Amino acid sequence: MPFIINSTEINGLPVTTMGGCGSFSVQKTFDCGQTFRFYPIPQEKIQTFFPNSPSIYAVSGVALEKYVMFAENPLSQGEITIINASPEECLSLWVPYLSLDIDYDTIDRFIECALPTEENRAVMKNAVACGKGIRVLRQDPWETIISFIISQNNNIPRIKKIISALCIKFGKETPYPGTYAFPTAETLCQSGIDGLADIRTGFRAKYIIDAAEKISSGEIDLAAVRGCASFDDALAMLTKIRGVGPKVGSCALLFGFGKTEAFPIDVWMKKSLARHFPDGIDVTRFGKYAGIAQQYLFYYERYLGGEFTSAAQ
DNA sequence: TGCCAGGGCGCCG
DNA sequence: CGGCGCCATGGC
Repeated sequence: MPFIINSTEINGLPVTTMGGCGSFSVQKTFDCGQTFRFYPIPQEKIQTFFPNSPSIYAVSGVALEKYVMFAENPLSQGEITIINASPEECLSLWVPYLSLDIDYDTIDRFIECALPTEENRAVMKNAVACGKGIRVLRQDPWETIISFIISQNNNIPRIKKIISALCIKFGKETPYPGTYAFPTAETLCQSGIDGLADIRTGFRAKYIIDAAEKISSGEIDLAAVRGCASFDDALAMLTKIRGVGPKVGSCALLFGFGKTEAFPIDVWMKKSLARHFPDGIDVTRFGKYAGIAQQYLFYYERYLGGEFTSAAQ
């Protein structure tokens, strides 16, 4: 379990460093397509916080209605620095958000030996090694539903651009000026489909409004979805929303509802499964960790496909 | 220019 | 049920 190493103040912001984060990787966790609201911080800006540490990688963004930066130094494994967070907020908010309260080493070993053949296990061992440090975030359920509706038949840079525009236009400004929380269902409901026109969501606009209506009216109860013991029943509740099918629903359940048994299959995963498991794969063998195995395979496929050779957006 | 992007819907056999 | 064209938009 993570523990506080120290806390201070830099550039007028609270800065807290935590140890005991295991293999956690900021870079991989925020570049594996599960959240669209974080961006790498330019090196010049990082230098204003850490003038004597040239190798630090950091991202910034808004989650839980707070603007925050996560920084890691590759030379200090298991240690991260969170900017604009007190020690109390780190332990009560960001440790759960980052899933740092979960023992991933044990999960990884399980994933590596869950499949029936030696060839299958070799694939998973490589995928786990490649994606080591990824954590499945515990994001806001409503935000993941809208985010993955927007993601359909779309690419990651444009998804990020659309969600950013959505938050700037409709989200409440956080205490950190110029940054915005994800808009509420009620706000989007009120804006109507016309209000979304300049966000350029295209054919997805009607899906967003339908989700906002069904959720703000209580027709779909997100707490009930979360509390639902059956994964299939939870998915059935979400797919009542227009534009939410098996893939979008699975992503929301995995990234926003803590349903780690979800195994979303998109175009990357289809390529991955065809490449590594031509004879098929029984994902139920991963049990409640199927979603984490999926994240490793997804990241591995993008790695093999050369997605990471150019600088991240 | 045409193709593709963390898909889903409607329609068709 | 499985396959297929379509849906908006922008980057390459």
